[in-house]
Amino acid sequence: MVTIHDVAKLAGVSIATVSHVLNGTKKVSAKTEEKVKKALSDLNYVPNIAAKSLKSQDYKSIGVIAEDIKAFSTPPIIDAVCGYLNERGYTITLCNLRTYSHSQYDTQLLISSMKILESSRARGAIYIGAASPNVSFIRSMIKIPVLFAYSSALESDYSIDYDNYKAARLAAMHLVSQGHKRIAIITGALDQDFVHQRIMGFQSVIMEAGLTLPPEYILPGNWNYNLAYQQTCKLLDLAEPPTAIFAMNDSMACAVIAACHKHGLKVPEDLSVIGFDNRSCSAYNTPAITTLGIPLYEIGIAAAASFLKLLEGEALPHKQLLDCALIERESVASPRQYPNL
Amino acid sequence: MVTIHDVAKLAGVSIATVSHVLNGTKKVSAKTEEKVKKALSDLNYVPNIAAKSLKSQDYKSIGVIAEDIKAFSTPPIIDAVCGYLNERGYTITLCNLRTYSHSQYDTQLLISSMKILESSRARGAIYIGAASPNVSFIRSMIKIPVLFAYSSALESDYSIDYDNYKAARLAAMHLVSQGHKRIAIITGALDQDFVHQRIMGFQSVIMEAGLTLPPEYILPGNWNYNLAYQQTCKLLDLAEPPTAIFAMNDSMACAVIAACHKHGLKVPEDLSVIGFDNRSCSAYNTPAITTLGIPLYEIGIAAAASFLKLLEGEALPHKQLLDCALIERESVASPRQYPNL
DNA sequence: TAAATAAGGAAAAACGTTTAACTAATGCAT
DNA sequence: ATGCATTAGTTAAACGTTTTTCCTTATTTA
Repeated sequence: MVTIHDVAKLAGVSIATVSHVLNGTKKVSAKTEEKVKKALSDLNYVPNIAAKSLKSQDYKSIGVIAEDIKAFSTPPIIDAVCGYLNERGYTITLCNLRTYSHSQYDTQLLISSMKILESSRARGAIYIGAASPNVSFIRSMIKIPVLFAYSSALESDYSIDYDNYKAARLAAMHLVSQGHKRIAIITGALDQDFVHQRIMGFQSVIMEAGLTLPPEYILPGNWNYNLAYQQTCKLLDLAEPPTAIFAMNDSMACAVIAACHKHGLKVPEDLSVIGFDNRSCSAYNTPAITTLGIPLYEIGIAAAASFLKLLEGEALPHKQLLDCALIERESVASPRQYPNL
Repeated sequence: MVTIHDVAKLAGVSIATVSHVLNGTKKVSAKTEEKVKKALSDLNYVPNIAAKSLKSQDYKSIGVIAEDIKAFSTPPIIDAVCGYLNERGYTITLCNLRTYSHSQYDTQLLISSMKILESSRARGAIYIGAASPNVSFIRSMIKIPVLFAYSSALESDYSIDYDNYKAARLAAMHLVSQGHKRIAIITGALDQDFVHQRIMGFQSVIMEAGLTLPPEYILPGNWNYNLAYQQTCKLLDLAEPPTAIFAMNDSMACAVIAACHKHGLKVPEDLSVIGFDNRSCSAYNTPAITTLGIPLYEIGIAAAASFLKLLEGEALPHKQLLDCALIERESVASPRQYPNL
């Protein structure tokens, strides 16, 4: 590897001078600068970041801890974070936790990720994932400055999340504006805080519209297709079935539609369905599913930008909430005038 | 930050001794080791990887260049690579190219990624992405040892890919084994080599079965839903429409099914559809789509393992091909006895 | 013209490790 | 007792930078 010494020798100057033209830390004459630059490019010099960091004690590295890189939501956030930070001279070190179950955390993996990040002297870490049931545990394991993206952390931490309450209101408003009066929900896993926020947001609109959300219209789901399918069947067998269903993610929305299909009901003519997440399956389903889009890229950018500010010591709101957007497709329509029971 | 000096002072030994107990590079007495270990944990010492790398000239860092981290195929590969390499003490530095169009490469981004990787003295890079039209260009830009995952590189490079030819054969065999005789293909973008391999593989089975694949049954697609929808309509309007369609990815398979639906055809009763990729949309569609699963995780593991061998100087086959698996769901059935024209 | 100032460049120390070379102490055979 | 291995530990140099301090030469000013 060619070092600053090689460059200095070829240019006939001292290494200090080379460093100065490299970093612009001191004025050098045009003539010398010329010589040095030529040597630099002739030798194809690449600075050694290890030596640089070691000396300057400024480790321009930031850790990204992905709770599960395979989750639909993680890649767009990483994309944004990576782009933003790379552009600003930071190197990003990736750790993936591969946490499949939300209740059981792989402690060992989190610890070893921390070790990696600490020893590479990462300035801090951006944690990407829902994290809900484990936030305080995770927090206690991470010893460097951390910012949570895509989850709402504790009061004392920094987090960038989307507004679940408002998003659910958007879903509800869309449905009631179409004239629906009997609307059911299939929820996500109830051990996650934001699921309750979604329920509350939804309910607030229902109440404002003078309608009610009876308990038998709120069916617990676990984010997965199969349970959602079963719950939909229950709903459809009710004496007074709903005319619209809000599924808290798109896979479950697909299941709702499949179940309707099975029951001989057409979507959206006989029943309206609205999903959440704007995953690809919602776009490609027949009918295409109306859903809520989470601003993932924006969350990533906000996380990266905020994190840099945090490192600069700038004051920052502890919690930032971004808005979701309703994505209208084909699975919502007005209810039939005289609903077939 | 606590350094090896602090530890040495607290333990009352020299820094060399601390280093030796840290790395097991020399025998130290049980008593001394005890003292040092106590100091280590009392002070919560974390080695400075920059200093370590600088001195030992062994930079245990490997770059991962993701062509597009948002592609469905990238995250599982990163997951595998990251896990395998982290376990073995390597730090992974991530760069994302965010290449949306396959024809136009963002040169600047690739260059700056290389800079990052070079200056962090990454031992090499694993490139994740299809890369097809740009392989040789990319190759010329990357100056460190590189291994291509999820694409077939040039002869002189190392690559881990899946066997497109065999995968397409699997699809074709499944269809002919169900009794289909008129089978059409909607292809991916034709500027990508592997698309042609898929066509050839498919054709080989058709021929072996004594059937033919007329040109009007091979419709060019571009991986996207809309064009696939249009092409399906063309196919369905043919005097002698196919009884089965092979779409080269799952989004297009969804489009095929939507188009059938529009034409009043039921899948799989009236027409069978087989996809490719095993994306989530194939599982959640109604009917669930039979498709080919790419061994993404395995590609990642193979890539990481091979890369480490490469660095060790071990001999390696230049091209490794992994097998896809047929995932049977609901979109394929035997053709009607007397096909309705 | 001499002195003061400015400008450009060099020398050297430091960052936190690893590791080769060295030293001191112990045990063993002669 | 003497010398020689062996063992346990220390010293110090080196890795490739940045940065402070210092030196030399040129330029300005009185």
